[in-house]
Formats: sequence, C-alpha cells, structure tokens
Amino acid sequence: MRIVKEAEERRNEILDAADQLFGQKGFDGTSTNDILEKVGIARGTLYYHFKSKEDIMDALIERYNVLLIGAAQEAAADKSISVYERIMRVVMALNISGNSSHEIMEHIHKPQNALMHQKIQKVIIGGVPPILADLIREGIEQGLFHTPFPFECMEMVVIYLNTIFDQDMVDMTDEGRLSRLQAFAFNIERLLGVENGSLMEMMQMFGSGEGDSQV
Amino acid sequence: MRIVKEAEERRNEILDAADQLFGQKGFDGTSTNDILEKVGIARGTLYYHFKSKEDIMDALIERYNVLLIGAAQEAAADKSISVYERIMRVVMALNISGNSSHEIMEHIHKPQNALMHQKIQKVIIGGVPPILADLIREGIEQGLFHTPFPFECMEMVVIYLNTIFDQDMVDMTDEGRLSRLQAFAFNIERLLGVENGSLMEMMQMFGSGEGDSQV
DNA sequence: TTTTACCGACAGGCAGTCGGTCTATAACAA
DNA sequence: TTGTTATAGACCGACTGCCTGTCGGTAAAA
Repeated sequence: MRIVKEAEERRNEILDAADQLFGQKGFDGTSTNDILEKVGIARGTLYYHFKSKEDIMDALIERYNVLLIGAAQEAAADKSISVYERIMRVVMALNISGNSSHEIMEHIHKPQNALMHQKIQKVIIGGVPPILADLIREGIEQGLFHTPFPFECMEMVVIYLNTIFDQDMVDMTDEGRLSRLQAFAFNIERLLGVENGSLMEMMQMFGSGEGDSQV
Repeated sequence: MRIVKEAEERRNEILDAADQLFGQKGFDGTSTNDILEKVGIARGTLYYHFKSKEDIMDALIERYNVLLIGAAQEAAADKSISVYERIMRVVMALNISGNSSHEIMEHIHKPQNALMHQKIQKVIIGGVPPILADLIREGIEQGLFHTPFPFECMEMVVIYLNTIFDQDMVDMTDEGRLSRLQAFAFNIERLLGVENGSLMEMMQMFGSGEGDSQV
C-alpha cells in the first residue's frame, strides 16, 4: 500500500518520530528501522527525504534552535517591560521543557545524546549571550549594572547554567540546589557590578520558576 | 603466528592503538577492525581484554583522568610556592597538550568525539574546582581574595575555560583572543573580590603560557 | 508525459560471540 | 635432574545478526 504525501509533511512526520525515538533510546540506540516502522514508510522513502541519519538529527536541532532563539529574541524585544524581567524571560525561554509541544530538553541531557547535546549547546552559547548582552547594555544605561564586559559576563553565565543544570543538579538535594542558586546569584551580582542582594530579590520576585530552569 | 603477552601489556597496546586511532578518526569513525590490525591481534583477543568498544574508551579516559587530576593535585600541594603561582600551575596542568607523551587534548575537542569529550569534561568539572577552591581559601586567609563562595567561583571559571577554549577560541584572531582574555581576567577579579588589575599582572608574570591553555 | 514521492531487495560493514587452540608454568613422577 | 602431564591464561577467526545507505524500478499526481 502506497501513501503519497507532500514532501514537507512527510519530513515532519519523520522528524516527529525521530524526536520521540531519540528521546527514548538516544541517537545511537535508535535505528533507522525504528523510525521507518514508527512512521510507516519504507527505507527508500526515508533516504528520499534525508540524506543520512545524522541529517535527521541536524534537521531536528535546526527546528529546535529556531524555536529557542526565536523565543529568546522575542522575550528580549518586548520593550514594554523592565530590563530585569526581560532578562528573566530570556533565561526562562531556554527552558522549553515546560512547553507542551516539545520535551526535547528532557532527553537532550543524557550521555546517549552526546553529539546532539554538543550541537545544541553550540547554538545556545553562540546565540543567547549576544541577546542577553544587549539587555545588560540597556541596563547599564539605566544605571542598573556596571561592567565593561557585558557580553563576556553573559557568556560566562549562559555557559555555566547550561553546564551545571546538566550534570550536577540532577542528583542534588533541594537544599544543595538552593545554596548553589544563592552562590550563583551572588556571583552574578559581582560580575554585573550591582549591590549585594538586589539580584536575589529580583529572582524571588519571579517565584521559584528558576529552580527548575534547565538550559 | 600466535604471540602471547601478559594481559596488562596487551591491554596497554590496545589502548595506545585506540588512543591514536580515536584521535585521527574519532570514536565512531574507528572500527574495532582498525584497532585489531594496528595492534596485530585477532578479534577474540580484543574482546578477551575489553568487554566492548566503549569499554576501551572508558579505560582510555580513566588513564587520562588519573594523569590529569594527579598533575593538578600535585601542583596544588606544593606549599613552597605562592598561592598565585600554584593556581596558575593547576590551570596549566589541565593543558597536557604541551606534554610530550599525550596529545589527547588535540583530538578530544572535535565533534567526532562528543561522548569522550563529555565524559572527560565531567571529570574535570567534578575534580578540578575542589582543588582550586582549596587554594582560593588559602588565599582568602592570606587576604588575597574575598569571596564567600570559593567553590562556586572556581566551578564557574573551570566550566567557562573548559567550554570556551573548545569552541570559540579555535577560529579567533589573536586580538580577539587577547581581548577575551582581558575580559576573563577582569571577571575573575570581580568574582574573587580583588582589586582591579592585580590578576592581569599575575597572568603576565607567567608569560603568554595562558593564551594557548586548552582545557 | 514528466515529475514527485515512494518502495524494498540488496550490498557492505559493523560489534560482539563462541567453541576451540596454543603455550607457559606448575606439579608431579621417574 | 629430567621427563611428563595438568591447568589456566592468552589467543584465534569464523560466524551471527544488525545497521546504514544505495539503486533500479514503480505508482500517482500534475
């Protein structure tokens, strides 16, 4: 039985299936046969739409990156709200795990998907710090922050968050998480040259939404 | 022709071969047959000494980690020299690429070896910050630094270095590298609560050895 | 009739297994 | 001391099953 669909529709079916399977079993643990069966197509069809298995992963990452960076930019662009809140929203945009449509984040952070993780990290590290740096510069003009290196500060913050929420946080007690968060806030305050405690206040303003922000 | 050797000798032969091959072609790009041929043994022999291909990688990483953390601890323990210099030496210990025996670092930082990279990073992030944090505490007692969170500061520094020297530095101009280094030094100064410029001086004391420190 | 999407048999290569073989050493007998 | 046998550790290579990617051909749509 042969079912014909538009190329883009098929492509997305394949990507959706791969998304789920990679999440469950990892990239290496998922065979192209798994994807074939899940979508209900033949081998040739898969390779008609994608040139290799890795090509599927790249497309998946691309789809995800557009979402991620787009959300971050959108959050940063909304000039109707304060710089503080925009920063928080950008950071929270990195955590789409709460989002209904995609649970990529859940499974990205496991050793099975090392390559996928690395590729996404590259985009985050390349894309997010510039957005945050612009916000920091705006904050500097308003006298909120004081640093000659807004970009490098944000780069450090993003990299740290991105790494730390990966490995350590997973197997940590709540108290451990909290004290680490306090230390983190303190360090950011120093980096941004703001007086002690003002950032901690800000973070509490937005509730505990931060505790589980996974980048 | 059958050549019999002691188990550990064979194991090391296999590891040496795998080390080179993984470096040249990456983990995925290297087949067990490649290793077999290079060592000059049969399939069964390989699986007599290692239970899987990944097991070989793990042994390789273990061998490397012992070296790395050992060197870092040794550098930190030498109480005859100043805290400043010991810190520098620990950081430089992470850069064994200059070392004659091992060039692992060169090839670890490429996408082919994502999993290997991730595993080593985990050890570095787990092992190095505690060592540095102790040094910072010593420095605090001497009035050199001022921070309530020495561990978290060092964690941030190590993670940042480890990540940044990976991806970005590779395709950067010398000027770009320098300005990034200045920003980095400035940020560390803020984290450690020392007055502006003292760290930069320290780094220059030890020459340009830092510019190419790859973690 | 041409283009687009699809099919499935096939080739080549891969990791890991398994029954069997060799050899160094030890233990024992002459 | 010398010769013999037993044993365990090291080694071998054919084989299995799976996996990715290819290719000639086919059906449906335009």
